[in-house]
Amino acid sequence: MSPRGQAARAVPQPTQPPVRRPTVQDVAREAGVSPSTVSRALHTRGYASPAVRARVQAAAERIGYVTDHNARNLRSRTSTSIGVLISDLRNPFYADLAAGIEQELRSSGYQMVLVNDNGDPAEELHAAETLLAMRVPGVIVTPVTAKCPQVLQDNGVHVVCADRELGRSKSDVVLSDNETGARELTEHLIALGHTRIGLLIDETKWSTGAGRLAGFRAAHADSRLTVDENLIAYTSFDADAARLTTRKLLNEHEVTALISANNVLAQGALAELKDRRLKIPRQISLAAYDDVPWMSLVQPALTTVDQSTVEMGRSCARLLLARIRGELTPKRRVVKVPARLVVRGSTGPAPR
Amino acid sequence: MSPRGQAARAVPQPTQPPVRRPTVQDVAREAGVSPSTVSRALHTRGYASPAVRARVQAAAERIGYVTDHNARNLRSRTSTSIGVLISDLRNPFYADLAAGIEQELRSSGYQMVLVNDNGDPAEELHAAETLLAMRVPGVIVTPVTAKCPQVLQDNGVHVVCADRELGRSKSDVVLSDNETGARELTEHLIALGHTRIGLLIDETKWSTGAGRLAGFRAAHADSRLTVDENLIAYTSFDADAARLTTRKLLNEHEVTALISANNVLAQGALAELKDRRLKIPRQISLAAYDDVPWMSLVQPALTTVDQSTVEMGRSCARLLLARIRGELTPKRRVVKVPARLVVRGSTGPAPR
DNA sequence: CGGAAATGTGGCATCGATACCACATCCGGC
DNA sequence: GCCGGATGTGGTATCGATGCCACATTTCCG
Repeated sequence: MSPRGQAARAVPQPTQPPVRRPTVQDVAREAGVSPSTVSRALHTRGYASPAVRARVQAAAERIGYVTDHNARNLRSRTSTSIGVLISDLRNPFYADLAAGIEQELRSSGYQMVLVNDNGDPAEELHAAETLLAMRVPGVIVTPVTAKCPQVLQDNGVHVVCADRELGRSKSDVVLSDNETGARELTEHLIALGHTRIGLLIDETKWSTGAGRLAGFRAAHADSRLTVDENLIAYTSFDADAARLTTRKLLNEHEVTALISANNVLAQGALAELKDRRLKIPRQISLAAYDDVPWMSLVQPALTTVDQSTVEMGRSCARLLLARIRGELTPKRRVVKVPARLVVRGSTGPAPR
Repeated sequence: MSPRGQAARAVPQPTQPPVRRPTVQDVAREAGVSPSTVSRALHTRGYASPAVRARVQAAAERIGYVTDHNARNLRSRTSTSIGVLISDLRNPFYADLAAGIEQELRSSGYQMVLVNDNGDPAEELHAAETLLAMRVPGVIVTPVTAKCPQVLQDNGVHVVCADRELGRSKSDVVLSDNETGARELTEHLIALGHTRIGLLIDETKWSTGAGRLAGFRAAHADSRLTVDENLIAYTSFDADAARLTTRKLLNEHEVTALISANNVLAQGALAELKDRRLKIPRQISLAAYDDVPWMSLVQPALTTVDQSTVEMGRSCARLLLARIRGELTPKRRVVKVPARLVVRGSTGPAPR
């Protein structure tokens, strides 16, 4: 057992049937050229006459040659595997993000090494070390700790932070336009006559929560409404906790609308409203940031802000690859993915 | 552009700051031993005195040494990366499966290379080739084509098929106990007095659909009911199609209960029932195979069969690792993961 | 107390592809 | 007709860790 419950570092096992695979040498012999030429003809950009190139490719095909990435990576000191570190694959947000990333990587010939860090700093750091060991040229991470991007960058690995930013980092980052999204959502409710709007939120230290809160405030300010701080209900990132927090909020304060800051909290909020047999939206309106599929299946369907999560994932991958290819100036990039208000049945005019 | 829309095969890019990382040599110098000893002390099972081992580990720690997996893999002719080929990460079933696999792999010190093949045979095959290039010791796949497991095995890669089986394969396989699960679900409805039960299903060629259909039939047989073949509605793997098929089924036949064979079809079925303003379960009961989160959020919550998808993923990984470690007899393993009936509000007594 | 066995460590070749340089060949120009 | 320069190909060292064997040292037993 390793210390602190860390994952064991696996030692490669001797495989039983060592199946001999053809090498560059074999292709060279088959095509009647040298190994160097084979390498150039198949992969390296550059010098190989079309004739030779075709002959080599045919030969490779014929004998079933498959490049050995390990050898290639070792010699060329890089790799086409990209690390992706996310918090929870079972949350549709992260699943969509990963799906977008994978799609873009795959279509560019890269592979995705996916690690679920469960939002645990130790796991995250451990994963970073593994990715260093793999000599990946880049990593996309929804960071838990600033140390993780830090360690990676210190070792020359390009990093793109996705969805959130911790303090001032030095890495590229792709974010949902949280402030605009939350502002539009809040404005939508205000336009419906709501003035006492509850906000269920789990954190405001990272750019994500902070942005959404800022948008919430900005919408109020625009309409010359003052935000009642008591209506901002802080909870933890957990549906059950969100439910209890919602209960407390409704018990103690009068609200005509409720916004939940993400899809997980929305589950808790909805559960509580249903439990109280509140008519949505007649008695109370409900809206959520981060549209996920179930939100359009419930009745009434939820008004949400769609983060275009898959597109966000694609952006992350595109940005990272551009960085790896050296196509970008050294300056750090901040990409904002627009968020889109989706009005459905769960929001309506304020009662009375 | 490459032919047939195939993904480009990326060529490693020259990274700009080549950051020199410490090697075994450096650790050896620091610890005052030979490189061989460092290797043994850090990784290889075996011979290194506790004193030396400690000294080497301290030295490695001090200078920030991280093993180069590429070098290690090349020399030892294997790797700790495992390929995972699934159809659609955005479907919670596959996401859960991947999450279970990743968890188990990570805790054993392996990495997951995840590829989304979109159920496309060409993508699947291309992915298999990439994994061969990476020299992965094993792959977990929800197969689209028998050729994919075939190619991998021919090249000495261990394969575990997850969730389904294509004809008679030679690989290990982990399945949900589809027949038992579907039978229990059907029995549940029959016990409630339903005799005209519709089944919405997309395929019966693979073990998955075939098993569920068999369970459906078995439950009828046990109760001496004959299955009305008209009530078995074949559709395609798509929510909208399922909705139309449901519409057609309800238009043409009298049913008092409806079972959908998976979570995607359930969306379509539910949408159609809601559209018709049918009271669930008073006028019609609805149940689904494959419990996913939204099914307990809708009202009434859906009665389902929970496949324990995460556990299924873990099983796949455990089985594959055992195979890789050579802990298993050559005989092919078939693991059935029990399915669990979850009764919720969407099923009730048959009307009249 | 001698020699055989056990124990632990170092040396060297090697995994497979590629970077880099040398050089053969062909070309045109003065 | 000779030489400088393209152009394309081959040769060789190398990436970094480990497998394997040799061998120094210690331990144990007759």
